[in-house]
Amino acid sequence: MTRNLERIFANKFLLKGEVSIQYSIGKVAEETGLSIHTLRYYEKEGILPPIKRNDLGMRVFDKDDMEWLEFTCCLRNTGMTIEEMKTFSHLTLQGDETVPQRIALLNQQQERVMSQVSQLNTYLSMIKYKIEKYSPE
Amino acid sequence: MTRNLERIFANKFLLKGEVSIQYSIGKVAEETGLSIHTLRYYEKEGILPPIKRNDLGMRVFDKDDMEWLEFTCCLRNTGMTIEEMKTFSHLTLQGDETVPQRIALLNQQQERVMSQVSQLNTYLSMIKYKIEKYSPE
DNA sequence: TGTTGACATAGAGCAAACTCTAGACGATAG
DNA sequence: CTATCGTCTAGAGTTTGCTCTATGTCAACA
Repeated sequence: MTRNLERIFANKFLLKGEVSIQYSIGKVAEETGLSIHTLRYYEKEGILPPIKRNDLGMRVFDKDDMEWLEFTCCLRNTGMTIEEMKTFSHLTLQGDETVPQRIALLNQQQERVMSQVSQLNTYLSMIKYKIEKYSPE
Repeated sequence: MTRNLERIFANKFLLKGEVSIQYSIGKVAEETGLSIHTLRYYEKEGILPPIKRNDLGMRVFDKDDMEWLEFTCCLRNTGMTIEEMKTFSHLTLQGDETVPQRIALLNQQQERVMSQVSQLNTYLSMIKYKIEKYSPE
Protein backbone atom coordinates (compact mmCIF):
# COMPACT_ATOMS: atom_id res chain seq x y z
CA MET A 1 0.00 0.00 0.00
CA THR A 2 2.89 2.33 0.63
CA ARG A 3 3.56 3.06 -2.99
CA ASN A 4 -0.18 3.35 -3.59
CA LEU A 5 -0.52 6.04 -0.96
CA GLU A 6 2.43 7.90 -2.33
CA ARG A 7 0.90 7.99 -5.72
CA ILE A 8 -2.46 9.09 -4.50
CA PHE A 9 -1.48 11.46 -1.76
CA ALA A 10 1.76 12.98 -2.91
CA ASN A 11 1.11 13.63 -6.57
CA LYS A 12 -2.51 14.55 -6.97
CA PHE A 13 -3.90 18.05 -6.75
CA LEU A 14 -0.47 19.54 -7.21
CA LEU A 15 0.22 22.41 -9.53
CA LYS A 16 3.57 22.51 -11.26
CA GLY A 17 6.38 23.25 -8.85
CA GLU A 18 4.05 23.41 -5.88
CA VAL A 19 5.25 21.61 -2.81
CA SER A 20 2.21 20.46 -0.94
CA ILE A 21 1.65 17.98 1.81
CA GLN A 22 -1.31 15.69 1.63
CA TYR A 23 -2.33 12.99 4.02
CA SER A 24 -4.63 10.01 3.92
CA ILE A 25 -6.98 9.61 6.86
CA GLY A 26 -4.82 6.78 8.18
CA LYS A 27 -1.76 8.97 8.17
CA VAL A 28 -3.62 11.77 9.93
CA ALA A 29 -4.84 9.35 12.57
CA GLU A 30 -1.29 8.22 13.12
CA GLU A 31 0.03 11.77 13.36
CA THR A 32 -2.64 13.18 15.63
CA GLY A 33 -3.36 10.18 17.80
CA LEU A 34 -7.05 10.47 16.98
CA SER A 35 -8.70 7.38 15.56
CA ILE A 36 -9.86 7.17 11.96
CA HIS A 37 -13.37 6.83 13.34
CA THR A 38 -13.02 10.02 15.32
CA LEU A 39 -11.73 11.95 12.34
CA ARG A 40 -14.69 10.92 10.22
CA TYR A 41 -17.00 11.70 13.14
CA TYR A 42 -15.50 15.18 13.50
CA GLU A 43 -16.01 15.88 9.84
CA LYS A 44 -19.58 14.59 9.95
CA GLU A 45 -20.33 16.77 12.96
CA GLY A 46 -18.88 19.81 11.22
CA ILE A 47 -15.98 20.21 13.62
CA LEU A 48 -13.71 19.85 10.65
CA PRO A 49 -14.47 21.58 7.37
CA PRO A 50 -15.56 19.28 4.55
CA ILE A 51 -12.36 17.50 3.59
CA LYS A 52 -11.37 17.39 -0.08
CA ARG A 53 -11.62 14.03 -1.82
CA ASN A 54 -9.60 12.41 -4.55
CA ASP A 55 -11.31 10.78 -7.52
CA LEU A 56 -11.78 7.59 -5.52
CA GLY A 57 -13.78 9.47 -2.90
CA MET A 58 -11.01 9.19 -0.36
CA ARG A 59 -10.31 12.07 2.02
CA VAL A 60 -7.20 14.09 1.29
CA PHE A 61 -6.07 16.22 4.23
CA ASP A 62 -3.86 19.19 3.47
CA LYS A 63 -1.71 21.47 5.62
CA ASP A 64 -4.63 23.74 6.52
CA ASP A 65 -6.70 20.79 7.61
CA MET A 66 -3.84 19.65 9.80
CA GLU A 67 -3.59 23.04 11.44
CA TRP A 68 -7.33 23.18 11.93
CA LEU A 69 -7.12 19.76 13.50
CA GLU A 70 -4.30 20.76 15.78
CA PHE A 71 -6.28 23.67 17.14
CA THR A 72 -9.33 21.45 17.42
CA CYS A 73 -7.31 19.12 19.64
CA CYS A 74 -6.23 22.10 21.71
CA LEU A 75 -9.83 23.11 22.30
CA ARG A 76 -10.88 19.53 22.95
CA ASN A 77 -8.08 18.89 25.43
CA THR A 78 -8.90 22.02 27.36
CA GLY A 79 -12.40 20.70 27.93
CA MET A 80 -14.41 22.38 25.21
CA THR A 81 -17.45 20.31 24.30
CA ILE A 82 -18.21 18.95 20.85
CA GLU A 83 -21.12 21.39 20.61
CA GLU A 84 -18.96 24.43 21.28
CA MET A 85 -16.32 23.21 18.88
CA LYS A 86 -19.03 22.87 16.28
CA THR A 87 -20.04 26.46 16.94
CA PHE A 88 -16.47 27.68 16.63
CA SER A 89 -16.02 25.76 13.42
CA HIS A 90 -19.23 27.13 11.90
CA LEU A 91 -18.17 30.66 12.78
CA THR A 92 -14.80 30.11 11.17
CA LEU A 93 -16.38 28.82 7.99
CA GLN A 94 -18.64 31.87 7.80
CA GLY A 95 -15.69 34.16 7.23
CA ASP A 96 -14.22 37.32 8.61
CA GLU A 97 -17.34 38.95 9.94
CA THR A 98 -17.51 36.35 12.71
CA VAL A 99 -14.06 37.17 14.06
CA PRO A 100 -15.44 39.08 17.08
CA GLN A 101 -17.59 36.13 18.09
CA ARG A 102 -14.65 33.80 17.70
CA ILE A 103 -12.52 36.03 19.86
CA ALA A 104 -15.25 36.05 22.48
CA LEU A 105 -15.37 32.26 22.47
CA LEU A 106 -11.61 31.99 22.73
CA ASN A 107 -11.48 34.51 25.55
CA GLN A 108 -14.04 32.48 27.41
CA GLN A 109 -12.02 29.33 26.83
CA GLN A 110 -8.88 31.08 27.97
CA GLU A 111 -10.56 32.10 31.22
CA ARG A 112 -11.69 28.56 31.77
CA VAL A 113 -8.27 27.14 31.21
CA MET A 114 -6.72 29.66 33.57
CA SER A 115 -9.18 28.77 36.28
CA GLN A 116 -8.61 25.07 35.60
CA VAL A 117 -4.90 25.61 36.09
CA SER A 118 -5.38 27.40 39.36
CA GLN A 119 -7.86 24.79 40.56
CA LEU A 120 -5.42 22.04 39.67
CA ASN A 121 -2.66 23.76 41.58
CA THR A 122 -4.88 23.88 44.64
CA TYR A 123 -5.65 20.20 44.25
CA LEU A 124 -1.97 19.51 43.80
CA SER A 125 -1.24 20.95 47.22
CA MET A 126 -4.01 18.86 48.71
CA ILE A 127 -2.53 15.70 47.23
CA LYS A 128 0.96 16.65 48.35
CA TYR A 129 -0.28 17.35 51.84
CA LYS A 130 -2.02 13.98 51.97
CA ILE A 131 1.11 12.19 50.79
CA GLU A 132 3.15 13.92 53.46
CA LYS A 133 0.61 13.07 56.13
CA TYR A 134 0.84 9.42 55.08
CA SER A 135 4.58 9.31 54.79
CA PRO A 136 6.65 8.02 57.70
CA GLU A 137 9.04 10.48 59.40
CA MET B 1 -38.14 21.38 57.86
CA THR B 2 -35.44 23.56 59.33
CA ARG B 3 -36.37 22.82 62.90
CA ASN B 4 -36.78 19.18 62.01
CA LEU B 5 -33.29 18.96 60.60
CA GLU B 6 -31.87 20.69 63.61
CA ARG B 7 -33.49 18.21 65.92
CA ILE B 8 -32.41 15.22 63.94
CA PHE B 9 -28.99 16.31 62.82
CA ALA B 10 -27.71 18.48 65.60
CA ASN B 11 -28.76 16.65 68.72
CA LYS B 12 -28.50 12.96 68.00
CA PHE B 13 -25.38 10.88 68.51
CA LEU B 14 -23.85 13.48 70.77
CA LEU B 15 -22.13 12.68 74.01
CA LYS B 16 -22.41 15.21 76.82
CA GLY B 17 -20.48 18.37 76.08
CA GLU B 18 -19.35 17.13 72.69
CA VAL B 19 -19.65 19.62 69.88
CA SER B 20 -20.25 17.69 66.71
CA ILE B 21 -21.40 18.66 63.27
CA GLN B 22 -23.86 16.49 61.46
CA TYR B 23 -25.40 16.98 58.09
CA SER B 24 -28.36 15.61 56.21
CA ILE B 25 -27.75 14.48 52.66
CA GLY B 26 -29.50 17.59 51.38
CA LYS B 27 -27.22 19.85 53.36
CA VAL B 28 -24.16 17.97 52.14
CA ALA B 29 -25.34 18.29 48.56
CA GLU B 30 -25.74 22.00 49.08
CA GLU B 31 -22.30 22.38 50.64
CA THR B 32 -20.36 20.27 48.15
CA GLY B 33 -22.22 21.06 44.98
CA LEU B 34 -22.71 17.36 44.34
CA SER B 35 -26.27 16.20 43.82
CA ILE B 36 -28.10 14.06 46.35
CA HIS B 37 -28.19 11.36 43.70
CA THR B 38 -24.45 11.49 43.27
CA LEU B 39 -23.84 11.25 47.00
CA ARG B 40 -25.99 8.14 47.27
CA TYR B 41 -24.30 6.74 44.16
CA TYR B 42 -20.85 7.34 45.67
CA GLU B 43 -21.82 5.54 48.83
CA LYS B 44 -23.32 2.64 46.89
CA GLU B 45 -20.17 2.34 44.82
CA GLY B 46 -18.00 2.33 47.92
CA ILE B 47 -16.33 5.63 47.14
CA LEU B 48 -17.66 6.87 50.44
CA PRO B 49 -17.55 4.70 53.52
CA PRO B 50 -20.94 3.42 54.71
CA ILE B 51 -22.60 6.50 56.15
CA LYS B 52 -24.16 6.31 59.60
CA ARG B 53 -27.94 6.43 59.79
CA ASN B 54 -30.35 7.86 62.31
CA ASP B 55 -33.27 5.82 63.59
CA LEU B 56 -35.34 6.77 60.56
CA GLY B 57 -32.73 5.27 58.24
CA MET B 58 -31.60 8.67 57.04
CA ARG B 59 -27.93 9.31 56.33
CA VAL B 60 -26.10 11.40 58.89
CA PHE B 61 -22.81 12.79 57.59
CA ASP B 62 -20.22 13.80 60.15
CA LYS B 63 -17.04 15.84 59.98
CA ASP B 64 -14.93 12.87 58.88
CA ASP B 65 -17.35 12.08 56.10
CA MET B 66 -17.13 15.67 54.94
CA GLU B 67 -13.36 15.52 54.83
CA TRP B 68 -13.43 12.23 52.99
CA LEU B 69 -15.83 13.81 50.54
CA GLU B 70 -13.66 16.84 50.08
CA PHE B 71 -10.68 14.71 49.16
CA THR B 72 -12.90 12.59 46.95
CA CYS B 73 -13.86 15.72 45.04
CA CYS B 74 -10.20 16.59 44.75
CA LEU B 75 -9.43 13.24 43.17
CA ARG B 76 -12.50 13.43 40.97
CA ASN B 77 -11.74 16.94 39.75
CA THR B 78 -8.21 16.00 38.87
CA GLY B 79 -9.53 13.32 36.56
CA MET B 80 -9.37 10.18 38.65
CA THR B 81 -11.95 7.64 37.50
CA ILE B 82 -14.67 6.18 39.69
CA GLU B 83 -12.88 2.82 39.59
CA GLU B 84 -9.64 4.24 40.91
CA MET B 85 -11.46 6.21 43.56
CA LYS B 86 -13.13 2.99 44.61
CA THR B 87 -9.73 1.37 44.89
CA PHE B 88 -8.38 4.22 46.97
CA SER B 89 -11.41 4.11 49.21
CA HIS B 90 -11.13 0.35 49.75
CA LEU B 91 -7.47 0.69 50.61
CA THR B 92 -8.26 3.40 53.12
CA LEU B 93 -10.92 1.28 54.77
CA GLN B 94 -8.50 -1.63 55.10
CA GLY B 95 -6.33 0.28 57.52
CA ASP B 96 -2.73 1.25 57.99
CA GLU B 97 -1.05 -1.60 56.18
CA THR B 98 -2.27 -0.19 52.86
CA VAL B 99 -0.60 3.18 53.36
CA PRO B 100 2.23 2.39 50.90
CA GLN B 101 -0.26 1.50 48.17
CA ARG B 102 -2.20 4.66 48.85
CA ILE B 103 0.95 6.71 48.63
CA ALA B 104 1.75 5.07 45.32
CA LEU B 105 -1.68 5.93 43.97
CA LEU B 106 -1.42 9.50 45.15
CA ASN B 107 2.05 9.89 43.66
CA GLN B 108 0.70 8.68 40.35
CA GLN B 109 -2.17 11.14 40.57
CA GLN B 110 0.22 13.92 41.46
CA GLU B 111 2.29 13.20 38.36
CA ARG B 112 -0.81 13.24 36.23
CA VAL B 113 -1.94 16.56 37.60
CA MET B 114 1.47 18.09 37.06
CA SER B 115 1.51 16.99 33.46
CA GLN B 116 -2.06 18.22 33.02
CA VAL B 117 -0.97 21.62 34.28
CA SER B 118 1.94 21.82 31.90
CA GLN B 119 -0.22 20.65 28.99
CA LEU B 120 -2.82 23.27 29.84
CA ASN B 121 -0.19 25.97 29.90
CA THR B 122 0.92 24.97 26.45
CA TYR B 123 -2.66 25.09 25.21
CA LEU B 124 -3.09 28.43 26.90
CA SER B 125 -0.33 29.90 24.75
CA MET B 126 -1.94 28.45 21.64
CA ILE B 127 -5.24 30.08 22.50
CA LYS B 128 -3.57 33.38 23.30
CA TYR B 129 -1.67 33.27 20.04
CA LYS B 130 -4.87 32.63 18.13
CA ILE B 131 -6.65 35.50 19.86
CA GLU B 132 -3.79 37.82 18.97
CA LYS B 133 -3.80 36.67 15.38
CA TYR B 134 -7.51 37.45 15.20
CA SER B 135 -7.31 40.76 16.97
CA PRO B 136 -7.05 43.96 14.95
CA GLU B 137 -3.84 45.99 15.26
C1' DT C 1 -7.06 -13.83 -10.75
C1' DG C 2 -7.74 -13.85 -6.16
C1' DT C 3 -6.41 -12.06 -1.80
C1' DT C 4 -5.12 -8.27 0.92
C1' DG C 5 -5.39 -3.70 2.65
C1' DA C 6 -6.82 1.11 3.04
C1' DC C 7 -10.53 3.48 2.34
C1' DA C 8 -15.90 4.62 2.04
C1' DT C 9 -20.95 5.04 4.30
C1' DA C 10 -24.76 4.35 7.45
C1' DG C 11 -25.97 3.31 11.48
C1' DA C 12 -25.67 0.43 15.79
C1' DG C 13 -23.29 -0.14 20.15
C1' DC C 14 -20.70 1.11 24.25
C1' DA C 15 -18.56 2.95 28.71
C1' DA C 16 -18.55 6.36 32.12
C1' DA C 17 -20.73 9.00 35.27
C1' DC C 18 -24.21 10.41 36.56
C1' DT C 19 -29.50 11.54 36.80
C1' DC C 20 -34.05 10.53 37.29
C1' DT C 21 -38.43 7.85 38.46
C1' DA C 22 -41.62 5.26 41.13
C1' DG C 23 -43.33 4.18 45.22
C1' DA C 24 -42.97 4.47 50.23
C1' DC C 25 -42.28 6.59 54.94
C1' DG C 26 -42.22 9.81 58.71
C1' DA C 27 -42.39 14.67 60.29
C1' DT C 28 -44.27 19.12 60.35
C1' DA C 29 -47.01 23.35 58.84
C1' DG C 30 -51.61 25.16 58.08
C1' DC D 1 -56.25 15.92 59.14
C1' DT D 2 -54.08 16.42 55.10
C1' DA D 3 -50.71 18.38 52.07
C1' DT D 4 -45.95 19.03 51.58
C1' DC D 5 -41.20 18.08 52.32
C1' DG D 6 -37.03 15.56 52.77
C1' DT D 7 -35.60 11.32 52.88
C1' DC D 8 -35.32 6.18 51.50
C1' DT D 9 -34.49 2.01 47.85
C1' DA D 10 -34.17 -0.27 43.49
C1' DG D 11 -33.58 0.15 39.20
C1' DA D 12 -34.29 2.50 34.65
C1' DG D 13 -32.79 6.25 31.62
C1' DT D 14 -29.73 9.92 29.77
C1' DT D 15 -25.75 12.28 27.84
C1' DT D 16 -21.34 12.63 25.83
C1' DG D 17 -18.01 11.26 22.93
C1' DC D 18 -16.59 8.22 20.78
C1' DT D 19 -16.03 3.18 18.74
C1' DC D 20 -17.31 -0.51 16.10
C1' DT D 21 -19.84 -3.37 12.46
C1' DA D 22 -21.57 -4.52 8.08
C1' DT D 23 -21.09 -4.01 3.55
C1' DG D 24 -18.83 -2.34 -0.41
C1' DT D 25 -15.14 -0.22 -3.76
C1' DC D 26 -10.72 0.02 -5.73
C1' DA D 27 -5.69 -0.89 -6.44
C1' DA D 28 -1.62 -3.55 -5.81
C1' DC D 29 0.84 -7.65 -5.14
C1' DA D 30 1.70 -12.93 -5.87
